[in-house]
Amino acid sequence: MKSILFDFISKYVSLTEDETNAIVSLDIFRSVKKGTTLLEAGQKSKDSYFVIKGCIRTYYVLDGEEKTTAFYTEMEALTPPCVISKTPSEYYISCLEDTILTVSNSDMEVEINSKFPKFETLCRILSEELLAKQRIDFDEFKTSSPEQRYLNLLQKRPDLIQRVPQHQLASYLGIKPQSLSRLRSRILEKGKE
Amino acid sequence: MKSILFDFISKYVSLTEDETNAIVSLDIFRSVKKGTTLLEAGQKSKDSYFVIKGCIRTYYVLDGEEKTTAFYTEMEALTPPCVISKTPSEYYISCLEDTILTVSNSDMEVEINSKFPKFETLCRILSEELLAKQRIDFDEFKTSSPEQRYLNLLQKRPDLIQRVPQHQLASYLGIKPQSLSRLRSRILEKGKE
DNA sequence: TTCATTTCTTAACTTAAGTGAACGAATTAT
DNA sequence: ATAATTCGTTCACTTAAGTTAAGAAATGAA
Repeated sequence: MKSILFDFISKYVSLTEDETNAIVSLDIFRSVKKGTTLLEAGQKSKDSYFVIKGCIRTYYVLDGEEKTTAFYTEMEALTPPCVISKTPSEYYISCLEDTILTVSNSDMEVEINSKFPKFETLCRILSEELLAKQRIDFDEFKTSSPEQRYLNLLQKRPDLIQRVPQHQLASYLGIKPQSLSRLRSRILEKGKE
Repeated sequence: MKSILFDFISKYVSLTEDETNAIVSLDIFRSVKKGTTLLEAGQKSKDSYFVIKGCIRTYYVLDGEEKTTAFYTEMEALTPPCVISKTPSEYYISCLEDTILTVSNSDMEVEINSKFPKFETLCRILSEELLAKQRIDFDEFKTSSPEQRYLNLLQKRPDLIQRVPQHQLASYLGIKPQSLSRLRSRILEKGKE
């Protein structure tokens, strides 16, 4: 199980035994039940997450309505904006499934970064890469219609459509659940002809 | 003029004289005319930009249509995704105004990062911060209507509405120029009542 | 197992964005 | 200075998303 984390890291930098042990000794692995809330809106937090197995989602509550903006699954990392800005969180994080993840806090990171420069390099590369990926996702979102976004998701993350409830998928696509339902039957109709 | 860059950097890390000189000696300052294309779709590039004065925009050409996805103005940094992924660029970058900026390439960065660990720290902090900011922008975009997005922009970046052509603003907001025009007059009508 | 709640779909209606076209205004090129 | 584009607005029409409501299906709790 821990090997998933180290396989992931090894794609970016190669760690010495000392460095690997330093990370293991931090004792960051957690197992959380479906439905668990990891972060509440209004709370302050210093915790970052890396999903080993399972799925977590981030959502806002606006006008009493849940707006899901992201899902994180196997091998995906999340540092909530509130950790960076040091202000109370604007959103919630909760577990969609029973999930195994790592939880690391920013104090820990400062310490290990100063001890092991290679770890700082890892963090830099990771956030640069995530920034570029997210930029492309944002651009695709802006330049396409809800229907195109859905078809795109079907291509790129078919697993999400299986494991995530429709109404959460809908707000992830920037529309209402009814619209997603309609859009799906529209696509089906087209496929028949 | 160079002080703008160092004022910016000093918000994140404090540089020694040696470190400052190392950056100055890279000779990264450029002055570019309005209309200049900095990067073409299909091209490979290793260049990152930091805007000192002026404005640059990124845009795609899809079905023969320009889709503007971002503007970078004073004190904003841009590393195109193609620099990270090492693949040909999906988009164009061009200057909306006469612009002064820095151009640094990734080979340079690798070198200076290994010489001055503090510089790597700067890069890490910057990309973590940008990642968080962009996440919030993306979330706001997803959870709001075109009209809300426009009003939001009016609050947060009123300068853009002045300096950027309407049709470029429109695709930045994810809509057509005609819709932006209509939406604006709708808002004006509401304001009268 | 049953009851309650949540989720998904469908439908009718409203609202707003997309489309194609026209026209004046502004900008750019010659 | 003049001609040629490009840009912004308006309009009529089309298409799709938002809204409200109702009912069926699935899920979870007692």
